[in-house]
Amino acid sequence: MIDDEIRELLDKISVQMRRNYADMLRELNLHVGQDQMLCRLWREDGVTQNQLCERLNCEPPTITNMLRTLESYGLVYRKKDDSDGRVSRVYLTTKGRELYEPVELIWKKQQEKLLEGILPEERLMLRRLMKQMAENII
Amino acid sequence: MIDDEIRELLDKISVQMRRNYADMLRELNLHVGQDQMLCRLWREDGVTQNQLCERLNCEPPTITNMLRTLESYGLVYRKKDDSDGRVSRVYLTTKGRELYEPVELIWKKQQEKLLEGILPEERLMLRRLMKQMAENII
DNA sequence: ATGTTATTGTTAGCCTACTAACTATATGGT
DNA sequence: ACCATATAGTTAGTAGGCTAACAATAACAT
Repeated sequence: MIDDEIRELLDKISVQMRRNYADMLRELNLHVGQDQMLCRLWREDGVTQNQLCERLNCEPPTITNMLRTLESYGLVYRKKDDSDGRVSRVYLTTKGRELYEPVELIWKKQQEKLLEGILPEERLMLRRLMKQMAENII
Repeated sequence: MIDDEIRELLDKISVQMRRNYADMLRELNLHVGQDQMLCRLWREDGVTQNQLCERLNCEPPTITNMLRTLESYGLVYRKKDDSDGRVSRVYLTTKGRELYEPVELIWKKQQEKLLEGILPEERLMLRRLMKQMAENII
């Protein structure tokens, strides 16, 4: 069945993408997932952990643990909010900010590789169908 | 850029698919990834751990650990090969074999959800493009 | 026959990611 | 003012996935 194949291909691509990212990010001393976290922070700094949960679509303990690691790497720091003692806001250090370009290079490399031999009009179609799938599975 | 968007969508879909699988598999007391391992074994039993590495595209320690867990669940057992003392072969138990149908149901549900509103001819196109991407990133 | 090399799998340690149970702070009702 | 409830993060414990270092067996060369 075509549908089975599409799901299996998606699984396969996910696994392989993850492996490729892992290999490339290792040279920057990063793990897969951490790049996504940094990406959110490059877009917007000083955000709460709760907001990071929503935007990265993962659970609070994942955020806590990942931030502890990134903090120990010196890429990030946390500061208690002044008006609400429960929330802590997350900021990038200079070192964290400097990782933007090398990580973006990795993403660019991966997407070039991914889309090799796929024509511009096919890419448009692909984006449309993938947007649909992304909405479907939420 | 379209290319960025496609990569990002793929990342997003991967993460969400994983979450969905996790939620559904939990009801069978399985974790994401274990279903892939079982899938391989449903297709072919008595295979070596090395072969599982290749087919699941992951590293030996991952196999060792996952098999230990699945063994503790009583879904799988290992037996030393007669002719080669280094290799151990992996077999399904009855309990492990019985999980095939419920897991397949989960996959079917997920792929239906995934492809909702996508026309048959679009699915054909999608499969073709995804095959291409899968080959590209190996 | 013996020592070197290759292959198979394991162990230790790191990381993301999850649930369940918890702490600490805010808020809202009476 | 006080107590119940909601919200934000943390801790403990489980599991997949990885690398690096290791043990055990097999194969090969001399």
